[in-house]
Amino acid sequence: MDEATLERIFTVVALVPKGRVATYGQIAQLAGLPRGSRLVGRALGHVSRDGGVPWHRIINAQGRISIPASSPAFVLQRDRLRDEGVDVSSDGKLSLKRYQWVP
DNA sequence: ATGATGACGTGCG
DNA sequence: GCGCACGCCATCA
Repeated sequence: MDEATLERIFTVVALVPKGRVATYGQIAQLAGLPRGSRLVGRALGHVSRDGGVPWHRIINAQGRISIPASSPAFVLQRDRLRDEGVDVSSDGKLSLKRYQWVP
């Protein structure tokens, strides 16, 4: 995994506006990685600590938080989204229909 | 080198 | 809407 790729990923993630969300596949695509949805997840997970990157706005294509609900990171992401006005169910599900970012 | 694994996606039943 | 099987791609044991 080269730096340039990670760089593009974070750059795209940073473009997602507050109160909106984007899917891993969406980020991958905008970053020029057609089938790199997993890479995006990996990139975010590896960095996890904030570098000013709003990783909490990234969810899977099922409109669901992709972190096991048992994880503390899950709660963090859910709460942060709620703070931005996104209605997230306790199990981490939300309406892409209403919140997905449209470039 | 090989098979298992995971912050994913799509198609089907 | 849910669970499952498969396809994808980089790591890791």
